[in-house]
Amino acid sequence: MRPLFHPALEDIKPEAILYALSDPERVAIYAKLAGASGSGTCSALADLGDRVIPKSSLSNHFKVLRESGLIMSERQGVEMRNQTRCTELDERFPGLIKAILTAYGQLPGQPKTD
Amino acid sequence: MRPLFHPALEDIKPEAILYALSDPERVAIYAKLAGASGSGTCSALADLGDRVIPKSSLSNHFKVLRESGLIMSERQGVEMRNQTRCTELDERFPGLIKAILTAYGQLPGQPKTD
DNA sequence: ATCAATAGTTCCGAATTTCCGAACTATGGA
DNA sequence: TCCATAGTTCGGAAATTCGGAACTATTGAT
Repeated sequence: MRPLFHPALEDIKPEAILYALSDPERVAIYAKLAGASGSGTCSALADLGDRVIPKSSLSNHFKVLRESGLIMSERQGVEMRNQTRCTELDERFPGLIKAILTAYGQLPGQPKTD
Repeated sequence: MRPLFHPALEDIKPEAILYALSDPERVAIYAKLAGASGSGTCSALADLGDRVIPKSSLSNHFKVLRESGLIMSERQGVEMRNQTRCTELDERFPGLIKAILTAYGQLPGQPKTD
């Protein structure tokens, strides 16, 4: 297994962020992660309510999020810990992530973000 | 030629906005349009400095921008007038467009946005 | 009215990207 | 060592994107 790539803060490209978050499934995963207290493992985030994302697709979603700079992943034993890089990111792109999550939140059909 | 489709404000989807603006060429076009005083025709926006976008690609870019709700296009004689819907959009998704344009603007290699 | 020029759209095929099942890899127990 | 668990990689079918060539709409000239 190749080591996971994480871009340095200054290498993060806005187009990659926007692209990553232009997929509602990915946003849902990211939003859960952003609001999560603990875990943040892949499997814990696989269930979107209306659909369970296949393993390989999920893995790819995490890869896109990771390589765009949105999240940090690290192996912890047999599972993978994921956490957002939102503090860093907000430094680089002020207000961006918040505006995006707010935009999605305003949409009907997202009753709880628990 | 099919009539041009413009989504109603309430039908605009954040994923469409993010997708449309996840392409640097499209952002460049949009930013020019947002900063433009007059024209806003396709051909006037085709020249990005480093490359001249082919007609059909350009037409497609405008279609993506239009159908995502970012711009309004209307025929005026032989040409097409395009204008941003940024005021409306900011009402629906507060701060979003500004944060995105700011994020792109901070990138090196975009010396002038004239 | 017809013709030519201009501005942009549509069509369609090649190249690229996405999606996901199946096979594989890494780690931690029993 | 062998098994179970969590996730990654492979590979090919399906969907998307890109852009040249052909087409359409409008204006102006003859």
